[in-house]
Amino acid sequence: MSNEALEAIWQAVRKIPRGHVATYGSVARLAGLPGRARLVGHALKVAPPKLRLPWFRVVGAGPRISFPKNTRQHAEQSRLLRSEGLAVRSGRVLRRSADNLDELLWKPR
DNA sequence: GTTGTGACGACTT
DNA sequence: AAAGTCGCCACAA
Repeated sequence: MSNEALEAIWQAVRKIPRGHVATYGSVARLAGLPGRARLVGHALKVAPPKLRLPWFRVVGAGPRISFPKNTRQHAEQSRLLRSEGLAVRSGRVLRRSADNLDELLWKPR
């Protein structure tokens, strides 16, 4: 895997606004790597902590938290998302109404 | 080279 | 709703 791909992904994650979330797939597309959602997961896993990436704003399609329930990371991600005002219930990031999804899910252009 | 395992996702049972 | 299946691919063994 090229280092550019990893950095493109880290850069994309850095752009997710507070109070919003993006899916692995959308981050991959934004990084110019369509269809490579799994690589995004890998990129976050190996990201230097020094970068301080808002990793918790990246969720699975759903939008759901990708960590298994009852894991430390799942709880941690829920906590961080809630700290930014998002509602999380049983691993799902809630939206208030149909049109609220656009506010919730960050849309790159 | 092959296999199994993922911080995935779209689709089909 | 929940569980499979398959496509995607990086990585370790």
